[in-house]
Amino acid sequence: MTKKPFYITTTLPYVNAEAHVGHALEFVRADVIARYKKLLGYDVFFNTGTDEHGIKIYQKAAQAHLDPQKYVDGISDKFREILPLLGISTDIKFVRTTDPHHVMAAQEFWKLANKNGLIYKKNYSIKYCVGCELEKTESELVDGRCPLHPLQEIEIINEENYFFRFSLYQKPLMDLYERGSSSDTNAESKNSFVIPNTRLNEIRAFVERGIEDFSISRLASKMPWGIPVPDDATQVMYVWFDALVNYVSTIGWPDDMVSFKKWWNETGGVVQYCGKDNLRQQSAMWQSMLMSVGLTPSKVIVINGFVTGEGGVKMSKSLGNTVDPIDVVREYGTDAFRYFVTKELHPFEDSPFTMEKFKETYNAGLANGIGNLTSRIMKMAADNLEKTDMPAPLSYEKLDSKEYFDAIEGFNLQKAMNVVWEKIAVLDQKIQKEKPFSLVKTDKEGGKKLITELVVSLGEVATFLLPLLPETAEKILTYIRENKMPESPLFLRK
RNA sequence: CGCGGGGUAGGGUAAUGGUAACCCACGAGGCUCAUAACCUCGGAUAUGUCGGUUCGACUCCGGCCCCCGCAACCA
Repeated sequence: MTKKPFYITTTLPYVNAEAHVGHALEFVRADVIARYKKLLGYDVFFNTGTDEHGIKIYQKAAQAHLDPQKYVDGISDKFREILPLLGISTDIKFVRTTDPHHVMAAQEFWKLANKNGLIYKKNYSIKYCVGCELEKTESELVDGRCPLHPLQEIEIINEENYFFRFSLYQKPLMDLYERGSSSDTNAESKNSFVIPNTRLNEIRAFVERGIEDFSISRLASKMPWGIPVPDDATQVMYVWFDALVNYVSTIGWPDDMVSFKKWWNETGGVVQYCGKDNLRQQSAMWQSMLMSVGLTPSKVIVINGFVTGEGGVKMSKSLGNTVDPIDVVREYGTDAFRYFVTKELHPFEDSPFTMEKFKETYNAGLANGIGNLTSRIMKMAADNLEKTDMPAPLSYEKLDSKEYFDAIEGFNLQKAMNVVWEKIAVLDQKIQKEKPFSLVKTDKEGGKKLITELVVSLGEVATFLLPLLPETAEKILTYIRENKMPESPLFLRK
């Protein structure tokens, strides 16, 4: 029997800076879904990588007196190294937009869109501030002037760029948002095209208002760090056009169509995680690009909120309220980070991440919650049961909780975590009420039966946690299998 | 009148017309299997504000105040 395929990807982080907690959050959440699908028997393609072209990187490399390729090699490696620290599945695919195969794919994508008449060249007037020596967008200007150099006139520079006929896609995009997900009829695709719904409304309103063609190239003489435009050495691709193509290049498009069809068509499309700042690019621009080369749209776009500092203020180095995910993992462990990201941060909205809050919930949920529960149950088991009495673990798909499965299918990992912690609370109550530790003294058999029930329930909790806190889940299942109490606490109180 | 989201105990959230709930923090008891853990009970001056609809409004409608995004070629 062949397994059903499933394809999920994170957004490729742009490597103009090192990994921050927002990236880590997205890796973890996508990983939970990837593991979940694997546990249900799917054949999973899980993609991430790094987005490495564009002006910002070109400038950053110049500042560091590095060749751009050297510079991106360094940062890309750092992103790759953070993945195991976060407990990300080791079979994840890591694509780089400087990979030769990706470069080729982006160029083929361009050629095809061009052949289909969706690309044209036109004069593009750039607003340029001589003071800053930079292009400015309309929204950056105040009263038509650069706020940093209000005495200088903004210059208008004309430059020939290639444009993509985004404007042709208003109707098709509206249809896509209306009918929800792509053509497949799986139960899971009852989700709307963009999750959560408020983001779907937002993008729908944006497209409905009217959309304009956007430029997809830059003059190579000004900014050479990009993929060359086919048959025009004077231009390189605008970084968005190149980067978005990774979602198809990573699964083999255009040269390995067997692989591509499996992961793109048989799956009903890709599940894409991204931050709310990517809503427009992923749920509108990218979808129109796909249509332009005759490919079916993505399956669903899941939008994360931002991680903020205390009180919802933006994290920034100057405010000193940033959190380095690597530091957190070093101090508290991988699953502690995964716990916080999935259970304490809001699944779709902005959410504050402070170390105070982290420690508080670590102690409450992990040390006092699952950690303590494991110790108390396994102590009773180790003292009163034989290894041969230990119950066999439940298989994941046999777990019984519609609420839990519905929550994960809807990408609401917080809700799924709450279901599990509810079960933990019930077990603590049960121990208190039925006192198996006293019962074994008066009624050995009755006590053993009760303890066995508790072990079964603990095993169930661990199984529920397999996609969410894989390391912890495996540890607990091992203790059960070997009928041992943890030699040291699962989560030490901090 | 640019568009959108939001304002609920100290903090974080839930509740789409019917007793305002949950987690953390806080207080008092209890238990002894467990990591000063766990269980029970409890207290909170909690629905931004003013008005409307309704038997009944966090929920629906309108005004006002405040916060946060977006306003396309920065990713």
